[in-house]
Amino acid sequence: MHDLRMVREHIDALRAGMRRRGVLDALSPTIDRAVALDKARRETIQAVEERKAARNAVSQQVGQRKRAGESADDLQQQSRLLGDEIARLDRELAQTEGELSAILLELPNITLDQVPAGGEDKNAVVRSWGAPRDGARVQPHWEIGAKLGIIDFERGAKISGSGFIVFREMGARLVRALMNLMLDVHSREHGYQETWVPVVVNRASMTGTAQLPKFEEDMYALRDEDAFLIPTAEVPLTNLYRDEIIPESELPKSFTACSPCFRREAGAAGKDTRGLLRVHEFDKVELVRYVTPESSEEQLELLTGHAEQILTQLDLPYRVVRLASGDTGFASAHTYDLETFAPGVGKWLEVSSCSNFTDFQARRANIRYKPSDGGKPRFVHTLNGSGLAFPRVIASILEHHQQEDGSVRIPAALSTYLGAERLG
RNA sequence: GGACAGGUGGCCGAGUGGUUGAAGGCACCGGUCUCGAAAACCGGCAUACCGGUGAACCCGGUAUCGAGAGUUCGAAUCUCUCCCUGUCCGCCA
Repeated sequence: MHDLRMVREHIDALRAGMRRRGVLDALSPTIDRAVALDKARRETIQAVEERKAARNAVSQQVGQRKRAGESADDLQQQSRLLGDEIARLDRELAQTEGELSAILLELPNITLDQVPAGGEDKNAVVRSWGAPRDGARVQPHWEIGAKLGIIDFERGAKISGSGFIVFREMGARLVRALMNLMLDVHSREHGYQETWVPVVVNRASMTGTAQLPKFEEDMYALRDEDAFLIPTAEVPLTNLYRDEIIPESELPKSFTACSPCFRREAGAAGKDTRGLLRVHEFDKVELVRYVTPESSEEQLELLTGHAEQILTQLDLPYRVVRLASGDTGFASAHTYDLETFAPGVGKWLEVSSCSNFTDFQARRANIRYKPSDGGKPRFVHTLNGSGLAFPRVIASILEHHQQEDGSVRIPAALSTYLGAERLG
């Protein structure tokens, strides 16, 4: 969410930001409307506060008269009339503010200068590690997974629906091993506080991290309560400090959690649906950091490095992609995607998305810090990234580490946790 | 799920219709005192929004005592709904 001052004083910067995302044409009337609403809001506030001041003064006189044992009927009548006007203006104000805040909640964050302008084709690989292998003789992960008896797509679909996966035997153990490896690395080596969070969250939390109101159709909602299944542990971890003020001495604050993630993928029907590439429920280890505004960009580099570390340990080739403005998520100001190569399907798979949200989420969720110099509380910057998402990592392991005989080599860092050096 | 009891400023805690934005205490900041510290004493100490020339300081106003709605000339104080916390009972992995 943007500061209302952005609308009032830096409207050109706001427009420029929307233009760089390629959404200005669609949002221009909305922005104009916001400017008008802001003006109307201030006028109404002045009108209503003027009357409230008058009523307060009259009421005080009523009190004085009554204590003196005098009648105050005339004053009471005057106050009643003011009250009617106040009620009318208050309703008007509530409507204006409601519409204005709805607009503010639907405007995406402005990307930072280092983010290339343009669409997906302007995404830029900033570095890479390892070499993608030739996939000519590599079976796709859904074939090898079925042969090894570790992934059961059919029964997942039967018990839940398409896009829900049952892992069996060593597949199930693999999930558990990945969870333990990632949580151990991030908590012990990278200093994140290990956390276990609810996967059901309320509307305020979903709004705080900006899944709502714009993306409600992508969320699984509960039927009997105004609550949702999380699409990522980012939601509970970032809302941990919603409506709180953190002492600067505690920053940066960092958290990691493993959780299931639920995504309806409403707009992605038929895209990458094969195998493990796009599923409705998956597990993921998430990283979240609360940092000072001055440090958020260097903190993004740090966090991205932490996620990369897992790919290195899994011995999977990867590349780091800086997303162009048009491809950057709604709430993010700067995003690196981590992609690992899956030779069986011949594609780079996004296994992590590391973002600097600047103060966009902090403003929505009202997360501030108290500066050590005694200054007024300021909004923190929030960051998060996957470290990593399991299904695509599993796909990549099954394909990239696949041997000629159809067995799969398990990299050393993982075999300790899995208790096996190969599958099959 | 049922029955009680509660939710007041950073914390504790007064306050049941009218100078209460809110007593008192703690914490914190500044000062006096001291070689220094502690103690004592003096003073200060909420936030947001609107306006006063779109900075700072300052001034005026409005709002905020879990949230929302209502009664009233006037609500922290009365009524209703909801949320949360505690205790006991029931149920349950």
